[in-house]
Amino acid sequence: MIATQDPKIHKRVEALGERLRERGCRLTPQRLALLRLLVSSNTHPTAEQLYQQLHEDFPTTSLATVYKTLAVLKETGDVLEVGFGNHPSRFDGNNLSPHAHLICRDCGEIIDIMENRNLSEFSRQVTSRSGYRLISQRIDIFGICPHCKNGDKKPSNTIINQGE
Amino acid sequence: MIATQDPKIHKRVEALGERLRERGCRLTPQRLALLRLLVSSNTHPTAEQLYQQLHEDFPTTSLATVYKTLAVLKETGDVLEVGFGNHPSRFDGNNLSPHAHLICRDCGEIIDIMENRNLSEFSRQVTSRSGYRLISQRIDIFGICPHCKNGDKKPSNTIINQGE
DNA sequence: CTAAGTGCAAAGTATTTGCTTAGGA
DNA sequence: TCCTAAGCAAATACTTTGCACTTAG
Repeated sequence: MIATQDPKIHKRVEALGERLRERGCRLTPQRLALLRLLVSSNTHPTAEQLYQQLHEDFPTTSLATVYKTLAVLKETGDVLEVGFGNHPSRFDGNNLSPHAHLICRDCGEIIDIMENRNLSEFSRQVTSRSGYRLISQRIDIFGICPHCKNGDKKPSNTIINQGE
Repeated sequence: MIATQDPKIHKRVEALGERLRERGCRLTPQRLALLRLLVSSNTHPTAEQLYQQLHEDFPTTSLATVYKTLAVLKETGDVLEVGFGNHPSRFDGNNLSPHAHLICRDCGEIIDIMENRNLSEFSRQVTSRSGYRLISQRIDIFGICPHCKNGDKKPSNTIINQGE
């Protein structure tokens, strides 16, 4: 069970639900719970992690359902999938504005970094110079977080390499 | 069969071979051929594509061997793996200096964009501000290339989304 | 009522691993 | 000769799909 007293979270869940309904999608209890999870977590959880939590309230829920709903939300642009090669993808249901990721290679923490003007400018320059039409960009910065530097390990979502 | 007359390519192949030998690795004909392929291609091929080409000269070669050798070369830092979620990873054996990628969403073309000073500066700022130790960064810019804009489709390595 | 979603199991991809044989140094 | 690499097959990990049953609207 997740506490969803925060009015801000409640509001965003409502909005997401509305958007799904507009699309002709049904708002099942499972989906609602998934929306709440996505919106109230700020750790970029994996599908598996979302599934584990959902499972507490819906013991019969399957991972497939989680993936299916995430697929819908990705299409509507309401969640962002952050894939790392073979490692399980991480999902962000909070931050829709363009941003970079700061990622700890050891514990897998992902922090959203609001985009800076230079980066957008860079993308625009690069694409126009090459005759491309710009769609999107992705910026990941890999490092070691303060905790892991000190050895206070709280291993959770280890990411080995940048490419894979 | 690949033409490897280019002295520049030849030199880089030699260098890579030398580095492998230094590491106590053996320079088998298969590996040599793979090195040549990697160095002489500028299209960021997939493991599968490398395998297909290798196969022309070594009909018994297996994909596993390609992956194994690529793994070694990744470790030595001589090739860069560029993973895109579930899509097959692409490998770059030419450009080792830090760079961004300009990627066509339709045909999968990947162009290396030499890094600009602002980007490195951005990463440095972000990490130090968060107490992280910087390891590396990855910058992918997604768009539609001029050919695909015009419908001159030569589909090869389609990449659907940025995240996955 | 009925199209969409659930949940199970099975299939799919991309990559890795184990193990036996071959061959480079 | 010795020990790493090749090559095959099987395993793995994440994600998607097919289908019969359920349910929100």
